[in-house]
Amino acid sequence: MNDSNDFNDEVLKLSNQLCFAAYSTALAFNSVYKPLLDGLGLTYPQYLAMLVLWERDDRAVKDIGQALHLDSGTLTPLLKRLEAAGLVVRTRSREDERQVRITLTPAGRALREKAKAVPPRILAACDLSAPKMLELKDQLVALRDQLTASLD
Amino acid sequence: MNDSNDFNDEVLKLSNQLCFAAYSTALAFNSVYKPLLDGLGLTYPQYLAMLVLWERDDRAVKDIGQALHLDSGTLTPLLKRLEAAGLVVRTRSREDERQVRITLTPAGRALREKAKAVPPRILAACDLSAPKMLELKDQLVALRDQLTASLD
DNA sequence: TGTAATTCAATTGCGCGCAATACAATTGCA
DNA sequence: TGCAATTGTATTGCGCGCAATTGAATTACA
Repeated sequence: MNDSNDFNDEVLKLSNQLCFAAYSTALAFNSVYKPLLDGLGLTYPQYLAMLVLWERDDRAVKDIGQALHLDSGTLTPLLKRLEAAGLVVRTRSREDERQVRITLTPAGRALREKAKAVPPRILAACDLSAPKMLELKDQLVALRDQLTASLD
Repeated sequence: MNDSNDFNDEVLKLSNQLCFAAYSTALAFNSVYKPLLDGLGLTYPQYLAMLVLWERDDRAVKDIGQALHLDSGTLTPLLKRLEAAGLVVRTRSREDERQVRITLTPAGRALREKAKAVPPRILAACDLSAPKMLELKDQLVALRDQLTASLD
């Protein structure tokens, strides 16, 4: 009886510990990215937005939001800052005036080259083999999607 | 040559993907915790602080910060909010007047019972076996510590 | 002992994240 | 066609996270 209660307690604690592990790992990643991204004049969420736009630009805010799991409350000011920095242009779509389409400026496109210095540094900081990284990434994505699905 | 370049590119992308996976999983966890913690009147970081204090209170701000990987810039206002909510008391230490010691109020201690409803819900939302959770947690903690160590 | 260095907490400023709300454009449907 | 429902973006407000700075208390050590 004591044994099974202890076991139960441990499992319950584990859920708190797993969440804290994800939380603190995300913060640690941010600490590693920060000095690298400072050189690009970007924050980490801004870097994520640029990664998405480098793949394909002329996207609606909503589209970027779906890629990054962020809403307009976060993205609108972020994209305005990228625009103020001269990296993107925000234009009301002619076909659907509700949409604002985001396109890269030449400076925004040019930043991609400078940004190539970032991933090797992150890779080194992780000190993980490629298979281990892939496995961990896949497990996290599966957990994230399961958590999101659990919200109904 | 193309093969090895492609492979290299994939590995470099992987570091971005692993970080994004950690980032988005942490946000997803927060979304799951939020409705549960609303019932306690706590945010997730406040819940973390209470977890630490329920284990042992009469702690310095610095001590809590080390447990949560947070600094005084984050904790001072957070702890003031917990104090305003009547859950903790902040007192300048008599032995070392630089320190502010945090103790639980009866209401803060009492909240622990209500908080017991949280972990089972998180456990259910994760939909993972205990061994899988433990493995993932350990991998994340190892990665987090490696990332922190890489900052020199 | 006296002074410099260190430690601890608080404060300021900025950029997220997100809920709630607002508003205009578009869509759906009676 | 007309009107309600939906969609896309923006805005406001709040609580982090963290860098940078301040100021007071303590420690180290010359």
